[in-house]
Amino acid sequence: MPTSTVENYLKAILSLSGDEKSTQRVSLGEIAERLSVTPGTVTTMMKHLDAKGWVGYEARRGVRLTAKGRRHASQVIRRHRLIERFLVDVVGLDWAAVHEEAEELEHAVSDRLLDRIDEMLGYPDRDPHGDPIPSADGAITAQALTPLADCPAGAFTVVQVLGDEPAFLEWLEQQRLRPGMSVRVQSRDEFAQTLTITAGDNKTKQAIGMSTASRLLVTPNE
Amino acid sequence: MPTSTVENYLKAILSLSGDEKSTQRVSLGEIAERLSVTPGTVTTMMKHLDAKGWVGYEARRGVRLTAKGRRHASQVIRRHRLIERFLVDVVGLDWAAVHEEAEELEHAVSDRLLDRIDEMLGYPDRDPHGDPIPSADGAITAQALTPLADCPAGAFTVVQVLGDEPAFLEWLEQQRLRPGMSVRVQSRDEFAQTLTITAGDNKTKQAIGMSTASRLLVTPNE
DNA sequence: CGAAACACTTTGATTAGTCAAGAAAATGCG
DNA sequence: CGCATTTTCTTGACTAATCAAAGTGTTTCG
Repeated sequence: MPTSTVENYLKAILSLSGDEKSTQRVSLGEIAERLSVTPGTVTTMMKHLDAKGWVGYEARRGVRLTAKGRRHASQVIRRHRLIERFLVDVVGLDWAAVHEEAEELEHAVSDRLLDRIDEMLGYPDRDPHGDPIPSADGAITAQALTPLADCPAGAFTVVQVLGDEPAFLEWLEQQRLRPGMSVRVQSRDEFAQTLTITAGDNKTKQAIGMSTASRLLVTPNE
Repeated sequence: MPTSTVENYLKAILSLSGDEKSTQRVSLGEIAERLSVTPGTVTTMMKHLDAKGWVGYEARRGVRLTAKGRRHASQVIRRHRLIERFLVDVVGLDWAAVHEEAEELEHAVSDRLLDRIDEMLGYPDRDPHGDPIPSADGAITAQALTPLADCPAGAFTVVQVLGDEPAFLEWLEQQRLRPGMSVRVQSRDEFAQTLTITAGDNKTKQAIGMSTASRLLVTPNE
């Protein structure tokens, strides 16, 4: 049984190696940055994870998850996302505040409880931010989405939001850009690097910057 | 912020010092026994808790909780019991299995989430085993209950059950002796040390031993 | 090429929690 | 009362996780 510290390292490595597919090497510096620990701490931990068979580590060349490590990391992410979904749908907490809570709970919930939660929720496939929930065996099946920033004029539905800073999420909520809401691209201005949109049932147009628009992943309506 | 290990020590000390009232001294041996650690470990920890102001420790004379320690221990018990109530009432887990789960979760749930849970449940004052839930300020208000073993013939309602071994709880469930169910004492046999009762809506009489009957706390009906 | 900059590793130390085993009180039995 | 048993305490050692600071290998670029 890995400790919750180890689980956090695995999770960080998975998300830094491009989430799904690739057995991409991850540099220790990135891990240190992500977890706010010193590089030396990461070196020590990577040797340990290597010895335990969670990752493959080559000095000064980074780490990559082993199959075992990847599987376990996916489980942790599954827990995290199901818990977020539960806290929003069942408990009624604010979706912007739920990330931190799940960060703790993901290490404390038993498999029995997790299965029950999954069942109560009707086996959802995305969390409240639209991130896909890995299946029990660790596989992630997610349809391809387009950043709003790359979309032509037309009607779309927000599926996923990148980032979990509460303030940003609150703002999205206010703008009616939560996952599940629809958004219409009125026009694009390549020079100003903005999009003009109407969101949800709003009539009033608003401009959003390309960098923000690239954090909203959508599918075309119909 | 105490660690979860410290919280477990505080909880153990509170429950060993006679739960409410008394500033009774607790011997380190009892604590070691309760937590399945060696006496030496407890000694070390008690010095630490004393230094932090959670308990008063006198060598070879045991410890007693300070006001601060007692308050904090009550909070932890509050968490534990509210979580149990939540897991049974909202999530639908089996009341016999819920203790262990809560044992982990009590250290991971934020105050915000706990308040929300309390609200969802309608501010309950007992957990699924009938143990009183301390209020947010740590006070425990519980009416006096009588062990079934001390009751004359008549009708009663089970309020609280002493013990948390799943097998015992399953058995109670089966016998319809869960908290909230009513039970009728038909007769007592002092020599055999048994009671003859009918439980819940059952018609058939059954005998239970005094020692078991003393683990069922009841109030008279009406 | 070689020196500086950067990224990573090593070393030595710290804190929290724990155990095993031996020492010292306290208790209890004859 | 006095020795044996039990209980409690002390000591030394270990694991997990971490940091600071010094050291080493790589890359880059003037």
